[in-house]
Amino acid sequence: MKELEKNIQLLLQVFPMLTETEKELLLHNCHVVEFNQGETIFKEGTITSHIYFINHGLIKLVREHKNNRTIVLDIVPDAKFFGFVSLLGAKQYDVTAKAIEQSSILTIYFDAFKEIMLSNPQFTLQIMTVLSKQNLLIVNHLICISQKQLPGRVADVLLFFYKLYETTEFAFPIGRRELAEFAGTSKESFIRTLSEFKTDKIIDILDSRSIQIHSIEILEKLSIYG
Amino acid sequence: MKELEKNIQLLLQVFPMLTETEKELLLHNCHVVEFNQGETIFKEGTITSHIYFINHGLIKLVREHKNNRTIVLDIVPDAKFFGFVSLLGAKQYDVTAKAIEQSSILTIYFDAFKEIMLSNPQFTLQIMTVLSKQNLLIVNHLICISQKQLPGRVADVLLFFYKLYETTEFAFPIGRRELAEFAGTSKESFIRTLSEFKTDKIIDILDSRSIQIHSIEILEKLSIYG
DNA sequence: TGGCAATAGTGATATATATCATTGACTATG
DNA sequence: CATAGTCAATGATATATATCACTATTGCCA
Repeated sequence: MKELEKNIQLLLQVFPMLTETEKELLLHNCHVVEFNQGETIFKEGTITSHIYFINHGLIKLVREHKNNRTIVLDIVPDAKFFGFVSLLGAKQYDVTAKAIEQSSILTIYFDAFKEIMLSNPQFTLQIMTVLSKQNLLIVNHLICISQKQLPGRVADVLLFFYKLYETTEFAFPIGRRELAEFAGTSKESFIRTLSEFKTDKIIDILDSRSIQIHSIEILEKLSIYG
Repeated sequence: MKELEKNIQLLLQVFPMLTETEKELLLHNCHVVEFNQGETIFKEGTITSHIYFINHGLIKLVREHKNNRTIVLDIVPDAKFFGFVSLLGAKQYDVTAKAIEQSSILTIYFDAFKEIMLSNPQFTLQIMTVLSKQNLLIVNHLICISQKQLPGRVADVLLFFYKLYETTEFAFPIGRRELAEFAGTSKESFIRTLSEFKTDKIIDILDSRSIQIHSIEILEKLSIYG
């Protein structure tokens, strides 16, 4: 239990308005689960029961389609929630969640969560805010995919990781195929656009995993007008 | 005030759990506004202040892009809310809302709404549910646009109106350009696909506004495998 | 009623992106 | 160490859809 208490610290920091009783309730309805790289956390269509909080790691939310096209909706880092995209709106998860890196995930019974929501309006309001922000990100990302051309979409993917890592030189946590799925395109097209960016001196490809961004400004212009 | 009270009836039916005091509060923070066909209700980028409830009419939520592509995210009928897509997650509306038909809209100060949310958890939970469902619809629609080919997307648009009007013979409330924006394509491509559906006897085009669907099953197959 | 503006429809062409095929580089494993 | 297997990269080609140009139709208002 001591170990769990340590693991729940990050979660409690996010919700300073919880009473001691509510904290206890959370504590008793949490489990820490380790997921290896690539492992599925939950699958689309499964009955919803938990919400998830990332203690440490990186996960992706994906949607697969019959014509075996996969689209990466969002990539979620440390100290963020996932899994209630649809928790109140549907009985089943509407997306699949997979660990990108080895991840330590706090799983919380939704019933306990709901109990706190019924007793603590401030908590609920914050949850609603978190939920809205996340949805906004996903909607914006999807709109990006459906109305921008490739250079704009690839620029958006690069800017996403720039903001995530807060540095212009970083290593992608995922391969080209998944990057392409995040940009809503094919592996080859993504690679080609990335190569063009290199030719145009917007970025440098250090090795297949790492890149250095030379001009955030150009990427942002591409993102806006692409 | 009698008139307003009449107009608010529909809203109160949606929330049976409100106390008399809360009903009063809502009543004092509502206004009924009439919008003509095509009129803008709020624009993307405007500071948020109200949420909206449709007493009567039909509205659309759109997102415009610099490269003058417009995408219709959702079409919302009677007795539904709109405007809190981003209300808690952002300071500004992230979409533009326009009336498709002459519409009678109840505008509610968000502050009053929030006050009730803080005092009535059941109300909040219902709001969250409504919000989640709406977001799910929009996300699904956008995923549809970004991973299906045209026939599947056009089929989805037709199925949308089939479900809205609950009949296989109906008149579109919007023209071809807007239908295309709803399917995430160009006017010409939409028209062409619609013509193909006619050739394939899946639908009949009665006049430019009205169609009759002959096979919902085929449309659903197109939607799934398109 | 006539004429103008908006909308629907269709063909020809352009273009962005997907798909297929191949090669080269790196990685893991017996 | 060799070999198979995965992943990145690039060229050639195919294809879906956008765009352009034009005509037909409808509706609207003076």
